[in-house]
Amino acid sequence: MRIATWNVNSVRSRIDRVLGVLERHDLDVLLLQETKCRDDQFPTMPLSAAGYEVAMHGLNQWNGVAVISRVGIEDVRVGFENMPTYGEPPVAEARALGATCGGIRVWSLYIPNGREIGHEHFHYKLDWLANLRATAAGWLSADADAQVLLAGDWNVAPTDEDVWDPAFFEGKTHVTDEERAAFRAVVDAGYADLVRPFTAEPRTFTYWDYTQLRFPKKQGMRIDFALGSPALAARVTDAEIDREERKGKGASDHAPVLVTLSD
DNA sequence: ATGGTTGACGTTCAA
Repeated sequence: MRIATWNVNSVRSRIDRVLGVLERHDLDVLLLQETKCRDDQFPTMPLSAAGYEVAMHGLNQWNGVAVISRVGIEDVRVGFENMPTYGEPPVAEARALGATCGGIRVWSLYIPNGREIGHEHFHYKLDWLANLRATAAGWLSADADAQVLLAGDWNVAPTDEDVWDPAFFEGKTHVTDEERAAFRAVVDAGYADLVRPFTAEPRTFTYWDYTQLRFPKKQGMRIDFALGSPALAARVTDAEIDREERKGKGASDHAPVLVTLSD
C-alpha cells in the first residue's frame, strides 16, 4: 500500500497533476491540503474515472482538505474533537478530514500558518496543534494498536536543518521554539515521522516559495509530514519526497510526500 | 527586468 500527502494549492487548477501523481506513484490513498474550493466545486469526475473515491471538505476559497482512495473511504469525519475555531464569529475552518481507508485511519491536515509571531493566527496555530495532540493521544490510549496516519502541511520546520537558512527565518514563524515544541508534542504522543528515516539528508525540503527562484536555488523548507502511530510505523518499508513534481509550469509550491507500507 | 509567484468569491488576501 502506498499513501501520499500533498498541499496541492488548488485542486481545480492542478487536477491533471493530481491524476499524474496518482498514476506515477501507483497511489492507493492521496491526502490533499489547500484544495481551495467548496465541495460542489471539487473535480470528482476525473478521479472517479481513474478508479478513486473522494471525500472532501471545503467551505470557500481558503484551506480545504480531501481524501482520495481506491481502497475504500469509511467513517468520514470533518474536523477533530476540540479542533479550535478562528475569527469572530468563530469558524471551524476546513483544515482536518479523517477517514478509514484500507484499515488505516488517515487524517488530511492543514495546520494554520500563523502569519506573524504574536498574531491571533499564531496563537490559533499553537492551540490547534495542542488540541490535535490531545485528541490524537487519546486515540492511542483507547487502542495502542491503532493504525493512524496524521499527514499534511504542518507549517512547522522542526529543526534548523529543515530550512535553507536559519538566519533568514529569525523572527519569523515556522521555526520558533513554541511551534517546534507543539510539533514535537505530537511526535512524543506516539506519532513518529515516517518519512525522515528514508530522507535524512539535511536540507531535504517539501516546500519552496514561488518567489525569488527559491526552487532552482534549492532554498526550501521541510514542513509537510506524515506521522504514524506505532502500529503503522512498523509497516513502513519506504518513503520519499517527489521533488520532480515541484518542477515545470503549473507546479504547486509543495511536493508530494509518499509512504510505502507492507501489507 | 524599477522586475521578483500563485490562486481565489480578486482592484485584495493569503500563503
